[in-house]
Amino acid sequence: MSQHSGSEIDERSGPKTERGRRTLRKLLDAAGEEFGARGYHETAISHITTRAGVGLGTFYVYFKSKEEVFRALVADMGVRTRHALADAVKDAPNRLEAERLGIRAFLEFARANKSLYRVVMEAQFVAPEAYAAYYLVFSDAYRQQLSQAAARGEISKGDDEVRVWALMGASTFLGLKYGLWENDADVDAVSEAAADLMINGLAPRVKNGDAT
Amino acid sequence: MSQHSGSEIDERSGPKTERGRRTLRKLLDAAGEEFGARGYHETAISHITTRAGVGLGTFYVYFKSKEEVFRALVADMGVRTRHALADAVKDAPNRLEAERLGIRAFLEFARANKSLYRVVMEAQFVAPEAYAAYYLVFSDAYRQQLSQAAARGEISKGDDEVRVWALMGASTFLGLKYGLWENDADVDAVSEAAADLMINGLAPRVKNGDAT
Amino acid sequence: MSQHSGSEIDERSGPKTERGRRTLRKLLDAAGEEFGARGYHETAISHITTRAGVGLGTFYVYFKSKEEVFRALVADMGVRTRHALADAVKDAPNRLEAERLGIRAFLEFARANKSLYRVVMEAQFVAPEAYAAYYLVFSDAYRQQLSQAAARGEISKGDDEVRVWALMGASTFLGLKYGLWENDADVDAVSEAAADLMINGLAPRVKNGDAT
Amino acid sequence: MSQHSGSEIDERSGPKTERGRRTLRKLLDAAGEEFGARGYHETAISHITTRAGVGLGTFYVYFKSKEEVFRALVADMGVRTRHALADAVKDAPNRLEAERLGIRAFLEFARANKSLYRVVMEAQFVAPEAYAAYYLVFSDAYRQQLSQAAARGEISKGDDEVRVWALMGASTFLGLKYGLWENDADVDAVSEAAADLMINGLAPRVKNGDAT
DNA sequence: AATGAATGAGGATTCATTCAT
DNA sequence: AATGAATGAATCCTCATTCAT
Repeated sequence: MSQHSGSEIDERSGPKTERGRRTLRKLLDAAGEEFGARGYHETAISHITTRAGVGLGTFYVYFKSKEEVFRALVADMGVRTRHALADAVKDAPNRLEAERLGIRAFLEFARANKSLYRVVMEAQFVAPEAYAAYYLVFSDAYRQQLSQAAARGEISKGDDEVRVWALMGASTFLGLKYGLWENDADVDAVSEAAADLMINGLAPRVKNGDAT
Repeated sequence: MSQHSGSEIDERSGPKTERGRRTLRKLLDAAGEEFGARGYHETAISHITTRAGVGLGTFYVYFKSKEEVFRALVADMGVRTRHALADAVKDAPNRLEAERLGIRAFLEFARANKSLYRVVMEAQFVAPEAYAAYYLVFSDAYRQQLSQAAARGEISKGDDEVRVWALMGASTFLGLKYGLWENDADVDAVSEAAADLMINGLAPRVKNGDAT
Repeated sequence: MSQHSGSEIDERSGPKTERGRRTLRKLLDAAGEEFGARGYHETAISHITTRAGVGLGTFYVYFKSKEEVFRALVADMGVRTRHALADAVKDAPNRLEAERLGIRAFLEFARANKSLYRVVMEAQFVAPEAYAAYYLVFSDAYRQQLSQAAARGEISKGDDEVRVWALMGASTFLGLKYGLWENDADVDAVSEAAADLMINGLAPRVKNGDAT
Repeated sequence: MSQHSGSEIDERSGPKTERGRRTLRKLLDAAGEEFGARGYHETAISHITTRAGVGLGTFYVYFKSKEEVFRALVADMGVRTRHALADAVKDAPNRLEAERLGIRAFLEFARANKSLYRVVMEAQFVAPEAYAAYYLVFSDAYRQQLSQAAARGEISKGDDEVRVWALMGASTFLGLKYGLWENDADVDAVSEAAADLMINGLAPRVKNGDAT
């Protein structure tokens, strides 16, 4: 099953014929799977074309270089991640609830897109700008949300830049551990626990004078 | 300045002469710097030996392969990171304070060991087992600390496995952003803000019935 | 002059274009000549590609490794040697005559295929299984011939396994000496003398009660 | 158990001290075993010194190069083979009997010196002159024997050069097959069968007008 | 649009040999 | 006499990319 429903890669200025569009999609999917499974450096163009079922030369009809597909994949994942999160959060009554929904959606997304998620992680070393872009767009939007929420009193005040990176790091590691590494983790429980930490912190809860 | 004070690499079965030990150290340092600066795949053995000021073949007197040095560096960083954190935290009166000190120490450590920190990050893709080992030892000890602190009532109760990974992720991302990427960040302020998030969470603080 | 008329290398699953087939042939010929002239270990891939007039990388389009060409060459020689001998012997009225024709054909073949003959010899050390295969197929067929001839009374009875190896050894050494080392030997005379030894042995001939 | 009783390597002009002589012997033995087991090209000097239990540099105290040991080994084997054969044959009443004893002694010798026998075989490709020397000395002596025997009427007349190479080839292959490759062969039976072939040839025996 | 062939720069690794101690 | 360290030439092999068809 293709991981690309909703993607936005090169659909404009792309291949003119239907056949061409099909080939492009096959290559993109194959690249995502190969990069995800073997990693960028262990993946040869021939792996991709073989998996896509096309000739070696065909790759260069659609991409200028190996890095280009990789970057395309990362960029695409950025878009899709944002969509997925925005979607998950859009009906949240307040920011805290949005956090709760967000972390859960993120874990599910990571698990549903293992290959591509790994690609994004590796981008840090293969295409740092693409990686930075991925997180910058993300962190900007995220920071705004926090600032507005803080202004509305939905969350405490704080250095939102720092908080955003801390929160993204937490989600990322949980995505890694419970999305990629451990296949049988209970996403519900994990996201609940994580949300609790992010919302309430580690400090003991004071309730009617008792610590819990 | 050598990044290896306190390291534990190959002190067993290693070189028999003083000269040999010196060469080993030079190679190790050079490898850390090159890998840190260029990344594993862009680093050629000749880069390392050139920087170390020894002949190409000399590398293979001390290491069986490129991957071997890399792994040695990661393992070494694991030891040193644990030392650094244990050290920073050892006088903390309670767990919350320990968290505060820990995050700060971690940021400082990351900044003081940029090269090797990057090596560790990349290990995720170059030597996954080494990377896993790095975090597993770490997370095990961390989880214990949290469990005991929770039992003592110093922190709230929760799924410590999840919390540990969330916290490590937060620290890691902050280490990346404020340790590696942004050289002029105010470590004090960042670690304070981060500690506040980790300790108190995002939820608005209730004080005398008012939200802040 | 190509040494490959009648060869059977890689005609299956091989190159798809005519150009490819031509390149393969060039490489195979060049490899035979280089290996024959310098020996396996002194021959670099670049020697082969240079002689073949193609780029270095082209070699690896057609062969997985240096050993692979080598083995291909040995296997090919096995086929061709059998063909040559079978051909030479097919009209012999009886086994003794076949031996006579065989040893002569073998010497001629060795001389006409110096390079590849040397390759086969060296296979003993470079690719023992290929070498063993070469002789095993050979010795099996040969032993059958002897057994049947013995049954028909054309030759004496004896341990055919042993005789086959002794005869192959004799031929091989003669091939070495008079085929490879001494270019001006009289093949006719040599094969006559050899055949005489193989057929009649060293014992003095008894004719009318006189020893000769 | 050392394979070097009766050897003649460098015992003159060699090491002055007893310790030195012992080291030399250890290196020689180790070299023979390693070359025999792995082959010349797969054997590194370090393999030899490790097996000999001495330091790497020590090798070059006793030998100028890798090839030098190899050649020394081959030359030594030449001497020892001749001794062994001369010894086995010295009481033979006539040449035919000598052949019988010779082939048997050769097989036994090959089996008792597998490693070094293999070394000699490989010399063909590693040190052709040494190999040639081995066989030339051998073939010269052998040819003389045959000529004289023929003159005495003990064997038939023939081209002794050719016969010598044929006979050596036969012995060599039998040594290979029954000495090196097949460990459980019955040397008695093999040498009997081989001697019969060499003496009487393949032709059916005529006895009282009957063919056998 | 598709592709198989060709290429050579690049890089890891081996190892015989030298040398200072 | 003994040796551990140092070295770099030599080679195999990979693979992204180009190109002619």
